[in-house]
Amino acid sequence: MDSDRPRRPTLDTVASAVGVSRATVSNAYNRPDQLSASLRTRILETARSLGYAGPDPVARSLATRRNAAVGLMLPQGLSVAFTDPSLSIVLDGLASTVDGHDHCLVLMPGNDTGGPRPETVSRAQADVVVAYSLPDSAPALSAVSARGLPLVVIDQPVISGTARVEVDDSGGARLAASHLLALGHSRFGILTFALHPDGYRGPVSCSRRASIPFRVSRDRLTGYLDALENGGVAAENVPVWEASGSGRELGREGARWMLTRTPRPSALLCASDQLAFGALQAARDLGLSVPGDVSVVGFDDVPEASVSDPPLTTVRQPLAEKGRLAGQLALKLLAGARPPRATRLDVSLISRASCAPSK
Amino acid sequence: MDSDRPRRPTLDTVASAVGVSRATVSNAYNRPDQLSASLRTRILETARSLGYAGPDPVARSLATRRNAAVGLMLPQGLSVAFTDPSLSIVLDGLASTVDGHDHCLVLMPGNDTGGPRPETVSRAQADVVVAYSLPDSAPALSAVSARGLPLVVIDQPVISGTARVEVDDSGGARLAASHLLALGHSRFGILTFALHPDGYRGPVSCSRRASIPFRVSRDRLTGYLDALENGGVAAENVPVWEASGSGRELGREGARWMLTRTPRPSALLCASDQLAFGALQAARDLGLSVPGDVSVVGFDDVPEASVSDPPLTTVRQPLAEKGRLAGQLALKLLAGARPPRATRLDVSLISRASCAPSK
DNA sequence: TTGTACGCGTTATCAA
DNA sequence: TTGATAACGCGTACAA
Repeated sequence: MDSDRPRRPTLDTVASAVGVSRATVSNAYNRPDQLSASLRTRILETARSLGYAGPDPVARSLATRRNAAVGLMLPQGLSVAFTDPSLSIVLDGLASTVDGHDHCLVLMPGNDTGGPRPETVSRAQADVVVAYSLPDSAPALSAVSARGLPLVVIDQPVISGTARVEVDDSGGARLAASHLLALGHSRFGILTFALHPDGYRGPVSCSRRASIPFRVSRDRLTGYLDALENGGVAAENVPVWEASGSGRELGREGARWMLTRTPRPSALLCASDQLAFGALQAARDLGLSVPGDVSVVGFDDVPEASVSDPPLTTVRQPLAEKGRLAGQLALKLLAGARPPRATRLDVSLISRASCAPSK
Repeated sequence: MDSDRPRRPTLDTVASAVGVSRATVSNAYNRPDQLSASLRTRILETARSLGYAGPDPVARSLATRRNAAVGLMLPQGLSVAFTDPSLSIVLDGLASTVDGHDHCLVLMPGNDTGGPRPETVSRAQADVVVAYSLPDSAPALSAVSARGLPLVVIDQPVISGTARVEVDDSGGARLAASHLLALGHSRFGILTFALHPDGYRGPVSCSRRASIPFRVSRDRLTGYLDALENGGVAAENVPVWEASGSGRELGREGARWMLTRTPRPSALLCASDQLAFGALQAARDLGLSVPGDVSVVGFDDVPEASVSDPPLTTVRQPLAEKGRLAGQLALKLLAGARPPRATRLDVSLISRASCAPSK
């Protein structure tokens, strides 16, 4: 018999040490009013002396079916959450809403398929899950619904039975493109972040434009091209560069390609401010002036957009609000509410110094 | 009997539907090699048709004693993680190390006591916990060790049995103060973030300086004052403003107070770059020139420090490295290693344009 | 206060 | 090989 190895103490250990039942020890921790103060003290002291740290969280979750945690599914690795400025703002909004409810936030890393692996989802301990901009029909999404967890999606198409927060991305893109058209531009370039979750960076072929799984990329690209078509610019003549993410360096790389083409575009439509900042850098690298030689429009309106050189004309979307709303929805679902109708947030064009009339 | 309510299917449900034992169904999910392919297929199909989403994560964790999650204890609400630039960089480093190991990151919110509540900790489902700059002897820390979870501390004093990453904060502070002394300054002001986790903002009394629970604040403040004393400046004559956090607005507020005193300090020592940026703003507000009228030194060297107006002289600490190291330690502890010796990271002074010789 | 059924799997060990 | 048996993990909650 090796029953003398030092096993972790459990409720039972404490119960038999004190000479009461397991239920009473449980009550000592969870319902102080169910037993006398003196017994409770005796129990807690015995527990301490035995090195018992209180009810095991996992066992407790198993019994209560609650985890006191909000899950968040990311489209990429964990670090995007802390790296991408616009995502951080959304998450700040989400976090400040969830804060004060004593819930943890469980970040679920995505991988190169554009979201967490289904296995990651099935292991994650959360009571409600928020999905941020995953590709349509990501396996992670079905994994959540298979588990029957309430789901809030941000920047995704309608998924039945889930709450949803969305922004008018195609409207925003049209705003940006129309602005440039109104300034007389006719040679455009489009810089977008990932259309497909395969890590590709480079010029976008027609076939690649066909079925784009990321709703945001799809809507922005479509919005740009629609507006340009309406303005008399044939979509097939507009070069599109796909960056694998939304980083500044990626934008710089794409813009360099764009700005060294012949003919050189006089206006760059960028799907995010980060890409646009990279484009500003690329222009500097090439000795081009913005907006003298090329106009640049971003998307998001992160704080830096107002202080960049030059300040960036961009499409403002209410990032913090988006996160707050998602947080509120998550809390509602947590409380058992049915998913309400989707809220659509508005966007607007913020005109700054990075655009000028075409010469 | 109300046994006809639709309970969620479990392993047993599937097992009896297929006519095998629970163990076999479990094997179908976890050890495909333990049963024939055909039986496995049959099991998985039955499971699907019953709406069974696979083994319950909580029950599985209970049985395996593993959660596939890394916990992170924050000194404040969840949103600091996405809001504070220097913290975000640390977390990026941490996250990129943990990424690829299929672990979730569980963010545990702190409250106004300077860390997560012990209850939050005892409920959190994680296999290892990282603590970021909590006050000494925070209840959350004992809660972790009570649970017997491996712990990595960042920016904290020695805690026996835990792995640790630290930076030479007092050395960095001395560097900053010596630099200003060397420039001939003699009237100083110190701007620090929270010394105590009570939300106080304002001038710091002597008693408040006595026992400071935040190691980082304590070491930086001590470092500043030590160096000043060595330079012949009496510590008791140096005004200290405590901001409740590290935000820019908080720095602006403190610097305004500092710069409207008589005599006005000619040099401001700021415990973070964010506070320093606020100080730059306060100087602008008051029509003072930096470094003409007042010199400002920060701490951290976040990216913005090199592009602020004026570029900020600051103490560089390896933020990303700090996070990466913490991540590596967490992974090691996860693998069962003993906590290695603490690693101490070096700091250096980055001299930019925000300091000038005293007139 | 307590007895006890229940929550849901995992993983030896054993038998065919 | 293939699959089954049964002990174990640790609490919660309700009826008595």
